[in-house]
Amino acid sequence: MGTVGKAISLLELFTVAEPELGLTELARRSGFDKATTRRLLVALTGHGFVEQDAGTRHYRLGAGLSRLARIREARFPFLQTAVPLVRDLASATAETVHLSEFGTDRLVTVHVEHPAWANRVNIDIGQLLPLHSTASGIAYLAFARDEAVKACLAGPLEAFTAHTLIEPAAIARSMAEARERGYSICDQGLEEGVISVAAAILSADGFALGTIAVAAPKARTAPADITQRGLAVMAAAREISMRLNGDNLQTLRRQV
Amino acid sequence: MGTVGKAISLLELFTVAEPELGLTELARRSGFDKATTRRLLVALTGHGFVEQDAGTRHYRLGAGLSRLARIREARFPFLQTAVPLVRDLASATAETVHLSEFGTDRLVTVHVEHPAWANRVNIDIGQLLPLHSTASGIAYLAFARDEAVKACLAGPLEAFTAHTLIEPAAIARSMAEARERGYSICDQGLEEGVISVAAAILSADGFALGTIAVAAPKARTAPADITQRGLAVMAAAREISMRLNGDNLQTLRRQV
DNA sequence: GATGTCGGTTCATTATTTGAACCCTTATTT
DNA sequence: AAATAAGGGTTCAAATAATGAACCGACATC
Repeated sequence: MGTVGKAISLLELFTVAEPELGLTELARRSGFDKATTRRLLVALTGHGFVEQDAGTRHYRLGAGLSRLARIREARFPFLQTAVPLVRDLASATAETVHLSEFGTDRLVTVHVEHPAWANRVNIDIGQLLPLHSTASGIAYLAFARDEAVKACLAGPLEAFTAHTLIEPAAIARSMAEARERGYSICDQGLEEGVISVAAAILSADGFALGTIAVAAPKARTAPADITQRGLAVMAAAREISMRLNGDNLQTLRRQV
Repeated sequence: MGTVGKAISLLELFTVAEPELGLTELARRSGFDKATTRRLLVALTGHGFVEQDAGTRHYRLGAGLSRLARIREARFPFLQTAVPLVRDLASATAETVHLSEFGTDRLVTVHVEHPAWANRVNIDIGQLLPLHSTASGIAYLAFARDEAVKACLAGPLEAFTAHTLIEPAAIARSMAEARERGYSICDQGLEEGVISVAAAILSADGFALGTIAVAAPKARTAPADITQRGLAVMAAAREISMRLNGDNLQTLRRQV
């Protein structure tokens, strides 16, 4: 791995659950030497990608990242556009609704609305979702470029639960159904007891750029609920796509 | 400069005005060799910090940045907290209101609300503000750590207009007035014809972490307007600080 | 069909990164 | 109160990765 990759993988050690980490901890988790880790942190700090707490000397992600993310947002107003619709969908369904954007090889959770239920599906901002074992992933693949689909199906497909589909053919079938239906369904593919529906958000070229999904405990989900949530998530995804692309969205229907 | 710094300075070439750049252009602006530029871009792309447009082959900032920025936001909910109050202030004053966060050695503009006027002060998200020649900068310095103040006054102080204060003593006086008054005033320090007021947003330790400011054309600004905007911006900053710190804000008054 | 531009690649040279060992400070333990 | 452990930070010869001039192919322009 190049130096740049190492620096970035340091940044990727920070999570919502652990937003501040010490030097030794970062070195341990990254597998880099302490001296290397520190040199990278100093470089990152110098550009505002990392900040150091004056008191604890621990490190955390810096304001420079917010700056760049905002510049990106100005070009791709994905969040601004989508968040209000995510909120609407959350109050309509009274379940967890999450919004994801594709990055590198997985979906990145960029916004979440949780319901008031104590028993709910909990998802963190920044959480990464595999493509083959989530409703969002299937919805994404259903409208992804061929290369992305191939890359996903060619890679090793982890079985997170007994229900996870790991045969390429089964996944392709799931994708085809999602395309036909307009939304994907994933029954406990990533975690036991969780059932989700999702729909793809399309960019102007007709390919998916992200997804919106409703995740709920299976215990309180009847078949009728799935249909209802599916139609709602599909409508929300369509509305977001429209707003992003100025209503001139090409509906894309590709063969498998 | 280390490789990491080079990679980051590539990212910093992207702006709201030019969110997509080609390889040759990036090489030219960064001053790096084309091969080097490309190697850095490939490394950045591999981690989602940069994306390449499939059609034009131009590069732009990637979703990985949004992910990390959101993780940071979860710890420091600066934007979420402040944006509603920025909006309120914008409609109350009918002038440009901008929110900044400190990063490295300058203030980073993280949110802006523009009024409907054709003649208005225009500020872009991501724009960097010098400390010594802006209302925001003075407001920040008035409540910054001594080291930050020293570092600022020690560095070279650029005179952007004939009105820019560049003597450390004059800047210190300006800071002291801002501390006393509760808000800073900057009369054409960065650009002719623009007058701004700003107030610092404080973190729990009593030091500034960012600022909120109102910027307006001097032509339609009477002395009474300055006072009115100043009081409004001060109230907004105080409210944001309170919300960020759970109402237990220590009011800090330091001597110069 | 000659010329310029742009994205991308190669490989010998060169400069940066690496990491074991070290120091310093701050708890915690004995 | 001394001993021990653990974390942050530093050093410098050895190892490794970055560099850039030259090059290729594709496309557009003249």
